[in-house]
Amino acid sequence: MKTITQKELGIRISELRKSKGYSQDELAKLLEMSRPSLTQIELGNRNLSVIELKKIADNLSVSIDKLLSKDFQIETINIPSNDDNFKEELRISIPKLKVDKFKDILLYILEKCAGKPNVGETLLYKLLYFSDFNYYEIYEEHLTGAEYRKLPFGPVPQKIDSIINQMIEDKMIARFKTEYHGYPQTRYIPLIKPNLKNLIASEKDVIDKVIDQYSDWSASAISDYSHKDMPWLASKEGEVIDYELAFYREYPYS
DNA sequence: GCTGACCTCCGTAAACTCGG
DNA sequence: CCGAGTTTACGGAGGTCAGC
Repeated sequence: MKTITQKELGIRISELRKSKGYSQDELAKLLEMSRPSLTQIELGNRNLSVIELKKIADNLSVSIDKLLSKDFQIETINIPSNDDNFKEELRISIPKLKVDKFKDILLYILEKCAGKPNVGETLLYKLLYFSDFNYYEIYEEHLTGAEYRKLPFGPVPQKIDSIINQMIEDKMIARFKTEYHGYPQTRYIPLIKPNLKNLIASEKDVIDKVIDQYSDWSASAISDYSHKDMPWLASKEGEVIDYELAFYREYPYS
Protein backbone atom coordinates (compact mmCIF):
# COMPACT_ATOMS: atom_id res chain seq x y z
CA MET A 1 0.00 0.00 0.00
CA LYS A 2 1.22 3.38 -0.95
CA THR A 3 1.09 5.88 1.85
CA ILE A 4 0.90 9.56 1.22
CA THR A 5 3.91 11.71 1.84
CA GLN A 6 4.13 14.62 4.19
CA LYS A 7 4.46 16.90 1.21
CA GLU A 8 1.29 15.55 -0.42
CA LEU A 9 -0.64 15.97 2.80
CA GLY A 10 0.59 19.54 3.02
CA ILE A 11 -0.58 20.26 -0.51
CA ARG A 12 -4.00 18.78 0.27
CA ILE A 13 -4.35 20.91 3.34
CA SER A 14 -3.32 23.97 1.39
CA GLU A 15 -5.79 23.28 -1.41
CA LEU A 16 -8.64 22.61 0.98
CA ARG A 17 -7.82 25.77 2.88
CA LYS A 18 -7.96 27.84 -0.30
CA SER A 19 -11.21 26.22 -1.40
CA LYS A 20 -12.77 27.39 1.84
CA GLY A 21 -11.44 30.89 1.32
CA TYR A 22 -9.13 30.91 4.32
CA SER A 23 -5.74 32.57 4.41
CA GLN A 24 -2.93 30.81 6.24
CA ASP A 25 -3.38 33.31 9.00
CA GLU A 26 -7.09 32.61 9.39
CA LEU A 27 -6.74 28.85 9.40
CA ALA A 28 -3.78 29.05 11.75
CA LYS A 29 -5.95 30.99 14.20
CA LEU A 30 -8.66 28.35 14.00
CA LEU A 31 -6.06 25.68 14.62
CA GLU A 32 -4.56 27.72 17.44
CA MET A 33 -1.10 27.65 15.95
CA SER A 34 1.26 30.21 14.47
CA ARG A 35 1.09 31.06 10.81
CA PRO A 36 4.64 29.97 9.97
CA SER A 37 3.86 26.65 11.62
CA LEU A 38 0.96 26.16 9.26
CA THR A 39 3.26 27.24 6.44
CA GLN A 40 5.66 24.50 7.43
CA ILE A 41 2.86 21.95 7.53
CA GLU A 42 1.63 22.95 4.10
CA LEU A 43 5.15 22.76 2.75
CA GLY A 44 5.57 19.32 4.23
CA ASN A 45 8.47 20.43 6.38
CA ARG A 46 6.76 19.83 9.65
CA ASN A 47 5.17 16.77 11.16
CA LEU A 48 1.61 16.65 12.38
CA SER A 49 0.32 15.15 15.56
CA VAL A 50 -2.90 13.16 15.42
CA ILE A 51 -4.58 15.88 17.44
CA GLU A 52 -3.54 18.50 14.94
CA LEU A 53 -4.66 16.36 12.04
CA LYS A 54 -8.08 15.97 13.62
CA LYS A 55 -8.34 19.71 14.16
CA ILE A 56 -7.36 20.42 10.59
CA ALA A 57 -9.83 17.89 9.23
CA ASP A 58 -12.62 19.36 11.35
CA ASN A 59 -11.91 22.90 10.33
CA LEU A 60 -11.66 22.03 6.66
CA SER A 61 -14.85 19.94 6.76
CA VAL A 62 -13.29 16.67 5.71
CA SER A 63 -12.77 13.40 7.49
CA ILE A 64 -9.29 12.32 8.45
CA ASP A 65 -9.84 9.26 6.30
CA LYS A 66 -10.46 11.34 3.27
CA LEU A 67 -7.59 13.67 3.97
CA LEU A 68 -5.23 10.71 3.99
CA SER A 69 -6.91 8.60 1.34
CA LYS A 70 -5.07 7.47 -1.75
CA ASP A 71 -7.56 8.88 -4.21
CA PHE A 72 -8.08 12.24 -2.58
CA GLN A 73 -9.27 15.05 -4.76
CA ILE A 74 -10.90 18.40 -4.22
CA GLU A 75 -14.53 17.99 -5.13
CA THR A 76 -15.57 19.72 -8.28
CA ILE A 77 -19.00 20.09 -9.74
CA ASN A 78 -19.80 18.40 -12.97
CA ILE A 79 -22.56 20.19 -14.77
CA PRO A 80 -25.24 17.55 -15.18
CA SER A 81 -25.97 16.72 -18.78
CA ASN A 82 -29.58 16.21 -19.78
CA ASP A 83 -29.10 12.96 -21.60
CA ASP A 84 -28.68 10.84 -18.53
CA ASN A 85 -32.17 11.32 -17.22
CA PHE A 86 -33.39 8.11 -18.77
CA LYS A 87 -31.65 5.86 -16.32
CA GLU A 88 -33.78 6.99 -13.39
CA GLU A 89 -36.84 4.95 -12.47
CA LEU A 90 -35.10 3.25 -9.59
CA ARG A 91 -37.21 2.76 -6.52
CA ILE A 92 -34.39 3.93 -4.36
CA SER A 93 -33.29 6.87 -6.35
CA ILE A 94 -29.71 7.93 -6.29
CA PRO A 95 -29.35 11.57 -5.37
CA LYS A 96 -28.07 13.65 -8.22
CA LEU A 97 -26.98 17.15 -7.49
CA LYS A 98 -29.04 19.74 -9.27
CA VAL A 99 -26.56 22.57 -9.29
CA ASP A 100 -28.83 25.34 -10.49
CA LYS A 101 -31.54 24.43 -8.03
CA PHE A 102 -29.00 24.22 -5.27
CA LYS A 103 -27.80 27.72 -6.09
CA ASP A 104 -31.34 29.10 -6.14
CA ILE A 105 -32.17 27.53 -2.81
CA LEU A 106 -28.94 28.83 -1.34
CA LEU A 107 -29.77 32.33 -2.56
CA TYR A 108 -33.29 32.00 -1.25
CA ILE A 109 -32.17 30.95 2.21
CA LEU A 110 -29.54 33.68 2.34
CA GLU A 111 -32.09 36.28 1.31
CA LYS A 112 -34.60 35.18 3.92
CA CYS A 113 -31.94 35.05 6.61
CA ALA A 114 -30.41 38.41 5.82
CA GLY A 115 -29.94 40.34 9.02
CA LYS A 116 -29.80 37.22 11.16
CA PRO A 117 -26.34 37.35 12.64
CA ASN A 118 -26.47 33.73 13.77
CA VAL A 119 -26.75 32.39 10.21
CA GLY A 120 -23.15 31.65 9.38
CA GLU A 121 -21.76 28.82 7.35
CA THR A 122 -22.53 26.16 9.94
CA LEU A 123 -26.17 27.08 10.32
CA LEU A 124 -26.52 27.48 6.58
CA TYR A 125 -25.36 23.90 6.03
CA LYS A 126 -27.89 22.69 8.55
CA LEU A 127 -30.74 24.62 6.96
CA LEU A 128 -29.82 23.01 3.66
CA TYR A 129 -29.64 19.61 5.30
CA PHE A 130 -33.05 19.85 6.91
CA SER A 131 -34.58 21.25 3.73
CA ASP A 132 -33.24 18.34 1.73
CA PHE A 133 -34.07 15.60 4.17
CA ASN A 134 -37.48 16.95 5.15
CA TYR A 135 -38.40 17.24 1.53
CA TYR A 136 -37.27 13.71 0.82
CA GLU A 137 -39.17 12.37 3.79
CA ILE A 138 -42.40 14.02 2.68
CA TYR A 139 -42.25 13.66 -1.09
CA GLU A 140 -39.77 10.83 -1.59
CA GLU A 141 -38.00 12.98 -4.11
CA HIS A 142 -34.77 14.84 -3.95
CA LEU A 143 -34.81 18.57 -3.52
CA THR A 144 -31.29 19.66 -4.41
CA GLY A 145 -29.96 16.14 -4.71
CA ALA A 146 -26.94 17.14 -2.69
CA GLU A 147 -25.10 14.49 -0.73
CA TYR A 148 -24.35 15.24 2.89
CA ARG A 149 -21.41 13.82 4.75
CA LYS A 150 -21.43 13.31 8.49
CA LEU A 151 -18.64 15.38 9.93
CA PRO A 152 -17.94 16.50 13.50
CA PHE A 153 -19.49 19.93 13.11
CA GLY A 154 -22.60 18.57 11.45
CA PRO A 155 -23.78 17.44 8.05
CA VAL A 156 -21.79 19.07 5.28
CA PRO A 157 -23.13 19.22 1.73
CA GLN A 158 -20.58 17.73 -0.63
CA LYS A 159 -19.09 19.92 -3.30
CA ILE A 160 -20.44 22.97 -1.54
CA ASP A 161 -17.06 24.66 -1.59
CA SER A 162 -16.75 24.56 -5.33
CA ILE A 163 -20.36 25.66 -5.83
CA ILE A 164 -19.90 28.56 -3.46
CA ASN A 165 -16.63 29.55 -5.07
CA GLN A 166 -18.28 29.46 -8.46
CA MET A 167 -21.11 31.64 -7.15
CA ILE A 168 -18.61 34.10 -5.72
CA GLU A 169 -16.84 34.24 -9.07
CA ASP A 170 -20.14 34.79 -10.83
CA LYS A 171 -20.98 37.60 -8.40
CA MET A 172 -24.05 35.80 -7.13
CA ILE A 173 -22.93 35.90 -3.52
CA ALA A 174 -20.13 37.44 -1.50
CA ARG A 175 -18.22 35.87 1.34
CA PHE A 176 -16.99 37.74 4.34
CA LYS A 177 -15.46 36.84 7.63
CA THR A 178 -16.65 38.19 10.89
CA GLU A 179 -16.92 37.28 14.52
CA TYR A 180 -19.95 36.02 16.38
CA HIS A 181 -19.79 35.73 20.15
CA GLY A 182 -16.00 35.78 19.94
CA TYR A 183 -15.80 32.99 17.39
CA PRO A 184 -14.81 33.47 13.77
CA GLN A 185 -17.76 33.16 11.46
CA THR A 186 -18.00 32.90 7.71
CA ARG A 187 -21.05 34.59 6.24
CA TYR A 188 -22.47 34.88 2.76
CA ILE A 189 -24.60 37.64 1.37
CA PRO A 190 -26.71 37.27 -1.74
CA LEU A 191 -25.89 39.74 -4.50
CA ILE A 192 -28.71 38.73 -6.80
CA LYS A 193 -32.30 37.57 -6.38
CA PRO A 194 -33.04 33.87 -6.46
CA ASN A 195 -34.97 32.71 -9.47
CA LEU A 196 -38.15 31.64 -7.71
CA LYS A 197 -39.60 30.21 -10.88
CA ASN A 198 -37.28 27.28 -10.37
CA LEU A 199 -38.92 26.44 -7.09
CA ILE A 200 -42.30 24.78 -7.07
CA ALA A 201 -44.73 25.51 -4.26
CA SER A 202 -44.08 22.33 -2.28
CA GLU A 203 -40.35 22.94 -2.35
CA LYS A 204 -40.67 26.53 -1.25
CA ASP A 205 -43.03 25.41 1.47
CA VAL A 206 -40.58 22.93 2.96
CA ILE A 207 -37.73 25.42 2.84
CA ASP A 208 -39.86 28.16 4.41
CA LYS A 209 -40.82 25.85 7.25
CA VAL A 210 -37.20 24.93 7.86
CA ILE A 211 -36.19 28.57 7.91
CA ASP A 212 -39.05 29.49 10.25
CA GLN A 213 -38.25 26.65 12.57
CA TYR A 214 -34.47 26.77 12.77
CA SER A 215 -33.07 30.03 11.48
CA ASP A 216 -33.17 31.77 14.85
CA TRP A 217 -31.45 28.94 16.66
CA SER A 218 -27.85 29.22 17.68
CA ALA A 219 -25.35 27.10 15.82
CA SER A 220 -24.78 24.96 18.89
CA ALA A 221 -28.49 24.49 19.59
CA ILE A 222 -29.21 23.29 16.09
CA SER A 223 -26.08 21.18 16.28
CA ASP A 224 -27.37 19.36 19.33
CA TYR A 225 -30.74 19.02 17.68
CA SER A 226 -29.49 17.70 14.38
CA HIS A 227 -27.18 15.26 16.12
CA LYS A 228 -30.23 13.43 17.45
CA ASP A 229 -31.81 13.18 14.02
CA MET A 230 -32.08 9.57 12.84
CA PRO A 231 -30.27 9.92 9.50
CA TRP A 232 -27.42 11.58 11.34
CA LEU A 233 -27.37 9.05 14.17
CA ALA A 234 -27.39 6.07 11.90
CA SER A 235 -24.49 7.29 9.78
CA LYS A 236 -20.84 6.80 10.50
CA GLU A 237 -18.53 9.75 10.76
CA GLY A 238 -17.02 10.71 7.46
CA GLU A 239 -19.66 8.84 5.47
CA VAL A 240 -22.41 10.09 3.22
CA ILE A 241 -25.77 10.23 4.97
CA ASP A 242 -28.34 8.00 3.29
CA TYR A 243 -31.56 9.79 2.32
CA GLU A 244 -33.57 6.62 2.97
CA LEU A 245 -32.85 7.04 6.66
CA ALA A 246 -35.23 9.99 6.67
CA PHE A 247 -38.07 7.48 6.76
CA TYR A 248 -36.96 6.20 10.14
CA ARG A 249 -37.28 9.53 11.81
CA GLU A 250 -39.23 9.97 14.98
CA TYR A 251 -40.98 12.92 16.58
CA PRO A 252 -40.08 15.80 16.62
CA TYR A 253 -37.96 15.34 13.53
CA SER A 254 -40.53 13.57 11.45
C1' DG B 1 19.25 8.53 40.09
C1' DC B 2 21.52 12.59 38.37
C1' DT B 3 23.95 15.54 35.14
C1' DG B 4 25.62 17.60 31.06
C1' DA B 5 26.22 17.33 25.99
C1' DC B 6 23.78 16.81 22.07
C1' DC B 7 19.87 16.59 19.12
C1' DT B 8 15.23 17.35 17.24
C1' DC B 9 11.07 19.76 17.02
C1' DC B 10 8.53 23.72 17.09
C1' DG B 11 7.26 28.81 17.78
C1' DT B 12 8.38 33.58 17.03
C1' DA B 13 10.11 37.48 14.72
C1' DA B 14 11.94 39.67 10.99
C1' DA B 15 13.42 39.93 6.37
C1' DC B 16 12.37 38.74 1.90
C1' DT B 17 9.67 37.72 -2.60
C1' DC B 18 5.95 38.30 -5.53
C1' DG B 19 1.68 39.92 -7.46
C1' DG B 20 -2.03 43.31 -7.43
C1' DC C 1 2.65 50.32 -1.07
C1' DC C 2 0.06 46.33 0.72
C1' DG C 3 -1.09 41.62 1.66
C1' DA C 4 -0.02 36.75 1.37
C1' DG C 5 3.26 33.46 1.64
C1' DT C 6 8.17 31.86 2.29
C1' DT C 7 12.68 31.76 4.24
C1' DT C 8 15.97 32.43 7.76
C1' DA C 9 17.78 32.93 12.31
C1' DC C 10 17.28 32.24 16.94
C1' DG C 11 15.77 30.25 21.21
C1' DG C 12 13.09 27.26 24.35
C1' DA C 13 11.36 22.65 25.60
C1' DG C 14 12.02 18.08 25.85
C1' DG C 15 14.14 13.56 24.67
C1' DT C 16 18.27 10.50 24.59
C1' DC C 17 22.35 8.71 26.21
C1' DA C 18 26.88 8.16 28.08
C1' DG C 19 29.40 8.76 32.26
C1' DC C 20 29.30 9.23 37.05
